Amino acid sequence: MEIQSVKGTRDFYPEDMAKRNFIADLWKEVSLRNGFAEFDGPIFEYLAMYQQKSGEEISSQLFAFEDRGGRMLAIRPEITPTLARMVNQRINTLPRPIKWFSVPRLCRAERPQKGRLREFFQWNIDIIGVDDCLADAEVIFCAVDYLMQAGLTSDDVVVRISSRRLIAALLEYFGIEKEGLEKVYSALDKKSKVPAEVFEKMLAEAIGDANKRQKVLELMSVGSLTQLESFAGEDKNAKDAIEELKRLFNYLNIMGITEFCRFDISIVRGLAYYTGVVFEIYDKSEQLRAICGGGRYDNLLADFGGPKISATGMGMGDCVLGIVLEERGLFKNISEKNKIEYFVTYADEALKSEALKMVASLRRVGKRTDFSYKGGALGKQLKQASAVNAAMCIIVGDEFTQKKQIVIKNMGSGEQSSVDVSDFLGRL
RNA sequence: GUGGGUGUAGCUCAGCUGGCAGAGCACUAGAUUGUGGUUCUAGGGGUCGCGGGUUCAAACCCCGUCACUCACCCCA
Repeated sequence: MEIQSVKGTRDFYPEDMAKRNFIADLWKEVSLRNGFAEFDGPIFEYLAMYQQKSGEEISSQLFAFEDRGGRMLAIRPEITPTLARMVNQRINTLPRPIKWFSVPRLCRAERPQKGRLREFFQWNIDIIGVDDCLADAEVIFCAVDYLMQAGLTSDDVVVRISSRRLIAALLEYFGIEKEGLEKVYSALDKKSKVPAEVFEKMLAEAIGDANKRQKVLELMSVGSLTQLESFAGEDKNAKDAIEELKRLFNYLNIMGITEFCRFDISIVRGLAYYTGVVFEIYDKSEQLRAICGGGRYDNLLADFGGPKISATGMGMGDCVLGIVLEERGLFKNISEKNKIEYFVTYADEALKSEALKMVASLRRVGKRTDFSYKGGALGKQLKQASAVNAAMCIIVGDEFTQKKQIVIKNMGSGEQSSVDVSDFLGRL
């Protein structure tokens, strides 16, 4: 039986690898220019680290295994716990704010579908130790900075922003019981994904009282921050949360990315550990799941046994992003980047050694250089040069024997000229 | 966990009412021993996912099974 690749994994042939690198190289470049430092951790950790935070549901989606020493381990499904562990270990010596990024390879044993695989890469950036929502603004800016750099515009993507703190305060203000909150959250999360009737039905199951339900329905139709204030009344928690969002949007405006950003009260982001501002970035076609998601999680370090220090961050996977970039035709110039600069050919077998010397010289000064093993007719060698998409060809032939010259041929334009070998090597 | 779709050459897919296994692209070689991409010619490459059944005869019909894929659930 032929061995095939495992479900939900990908093989990266050179042309696929070029796309993957296009995505990941840009992640790194944008992280660095936004002031983030790279870190990484092990690809597997103790299983318990992922279980303590999440429970059965999530551990069933882990690739877990036992090592020879009987330790229960798991391949990392996310890097945030590792980040928390690493930061906690050095919390007293790290200068703040801590701005770190990583591009980990992650595995989750979920059922694969469009934009979701079992093995993928995810860009993570986190800012630890800043309470101000300026940090949240910077995380959003960084994500948008990347998408713009990749060639996407506000016509292509939208950042939907809300606040867990705001929702929690308003629901409490409306008098909705704490026990029912989870159900309300998951109904809100569905709002933009299901028909209005279905949404209202879900809400009815979550909230018994018709008056309260009506208030929530009205709340969900709010499209701007200013409309919100009438709902908050004199409730201090709600007013504070609105104030924070206003400041966030002000920062986003100052940073010049307002056109990408929209307040959207239906964004609640799973139910995990978010405590404040939350956001998701979507492709405007609305056909795909989120490109990116993030928000504030102020209990993160404490949850992993550290001090209570605030944190905010986001994650962007390569699957949905790759689909978007492909659809928009934004994988540009990727075949140019690593292509052969010089392909050295020889017109006569007797000149093979001279050609090889030339190859070695070019490689030693850092030029991407190749040649034909088989040699043979010059035409064959040039054909091979075309096949590997070489930019220039060097022909070692009679000119070399007679005048110590080589022919340099531009494979794009077809133009060629003879130069002295010593001049050519001297210019490199 | 639930439901749909698809499995035929390396890739994308045709294949009629059951009758010799096909095309395009890609690959290799030649036309072409000092000039590539285009073109032309030739060639290699198949357990028709797998197992069983019906039939003189199955890629095709029936039963089972596996894989992949899309959607739901979930989504750190």
